[in-house]
Amino acid sequence: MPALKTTITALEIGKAIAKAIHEHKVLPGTKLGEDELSEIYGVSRTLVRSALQGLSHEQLVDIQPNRGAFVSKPSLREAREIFEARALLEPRTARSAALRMTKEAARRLQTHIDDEHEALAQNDIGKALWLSGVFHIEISKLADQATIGRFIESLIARSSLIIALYRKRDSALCEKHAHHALLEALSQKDGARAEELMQSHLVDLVSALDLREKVSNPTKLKDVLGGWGA
Amino acid sequence: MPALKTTITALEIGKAIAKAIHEHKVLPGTKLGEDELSEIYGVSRTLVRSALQGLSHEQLVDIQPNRGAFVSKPSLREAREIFEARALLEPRTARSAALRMTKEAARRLQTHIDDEHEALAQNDIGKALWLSGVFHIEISKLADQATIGRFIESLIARSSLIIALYRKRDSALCEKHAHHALLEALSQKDGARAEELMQSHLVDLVSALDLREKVSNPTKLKDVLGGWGA
DNA sequence: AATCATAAAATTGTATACAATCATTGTGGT
DNA sequence: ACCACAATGATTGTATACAATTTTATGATT
Repeated sequence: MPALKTTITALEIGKAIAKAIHEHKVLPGTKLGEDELSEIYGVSRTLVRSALQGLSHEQLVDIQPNRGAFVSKPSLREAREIFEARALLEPRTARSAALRMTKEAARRLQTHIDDEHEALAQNDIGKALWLSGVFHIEISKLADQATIGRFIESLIARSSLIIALYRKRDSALCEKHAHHALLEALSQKDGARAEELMQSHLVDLVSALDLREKVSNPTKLKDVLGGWGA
Repeated sequence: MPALKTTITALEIGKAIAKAIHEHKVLPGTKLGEDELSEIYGVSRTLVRSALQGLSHEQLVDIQPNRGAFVSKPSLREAREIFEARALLEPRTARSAALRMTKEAARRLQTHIDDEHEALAQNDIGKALWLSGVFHIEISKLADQATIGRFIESLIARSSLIIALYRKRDSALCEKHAHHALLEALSQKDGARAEELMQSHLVDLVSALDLREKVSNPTKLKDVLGGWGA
């Protein structure tokens, strides 16, 4: 049998938290208290702090001095920047991926799509969202460009924060067909088409978001909550 | 008078180390001992470790479990990837920068160029290399795309490692004119030309490197060093 | 002399202790 | 009722202590 793991590393803690964020189990703005986390993972605050600092570096959490770590809340401009960056990197990466496609990779991606559909069928939005991200990351891994792949990975993680904050209500997360079509193009090693599909897929993703400037920021809570008893 | 700083943060320690790496004051492979650094900066190992972990995240240092932190030695493939990534990101970023160019920015960039030339005149290669990197980073900052800017910043930092490892002997670091021409295109808000110039500038940079595969890896040192006394 | 085993020293990994800072609540004054 | 301010509690920041691991040194054996 596999050796029983007895220790947990800071990196693993970070991954666990990152996944929870990605799945919308913890929402932007949530405080990630050190004591709380060290309790959960059964380690001292030392490792927790290390993990949080790592996540902070990826801008998934925002560490405010003497105040603590909070799940990041990307601003509108950050949101736009992130999807612009994805638009710059991912289509080209999909093209490269197509050229290096293998039967085995196709099977792996198909599995991801199936899992994603199943998660959606079970209404497990969080899991579907995470799997959707993993699908994109797998493609970037295929492109055999670890450096850009890491960038993309970080952008996708932050994208889940953006979706949590700015998704238009009643907008589909992801058209069912998009990933399927992408996989098809990849399998046929049709780089140009994969690039195109990825580009339009990203456009679709953005169109499911509301990235317009907020009309006003109600400084007074009263304005919003006034007349509660009328 | 300016308040005297009495404390130093992990981030500042990291920046200081990063600059030393960028300037080739410490070369790839150098061990960065925790005690040594905590001595230097007058802090406990806690902060030093935090700084090193940050640098590790940027892949400037390589933390080997139970062995310590070493200045990274990017492999040939990493080296190629990094410059491919730069070729993908920087030209477009230069184009955006051109559109947002201001007189004030032009002056700042000119100062950088002057400083760089002065450093070269004084044969301070390290400083020139650092300034050259800062020049690229400044341009990316102008593009008003913080996300991509951070990527570029990280790529440039790693580029200095690559230059340390793979520079062809007697190759110029940077043609004197390249940055000047770039600045001119930017000042004229000529985005297309800036993009072109940046692209060819990066090609020139790569051509000053020897990124060919090493012919063989002599597993036995004896094979190479045998017969020394014959 | 070279090799291996063992012991000592040095270094990293983790937990804990203490200091500094922030948030909250409570108190008194206006 | 409202604001200022002080005390308290909770949380983060840093340093130190101890455990685990690696590296170096030592010495016996072939």
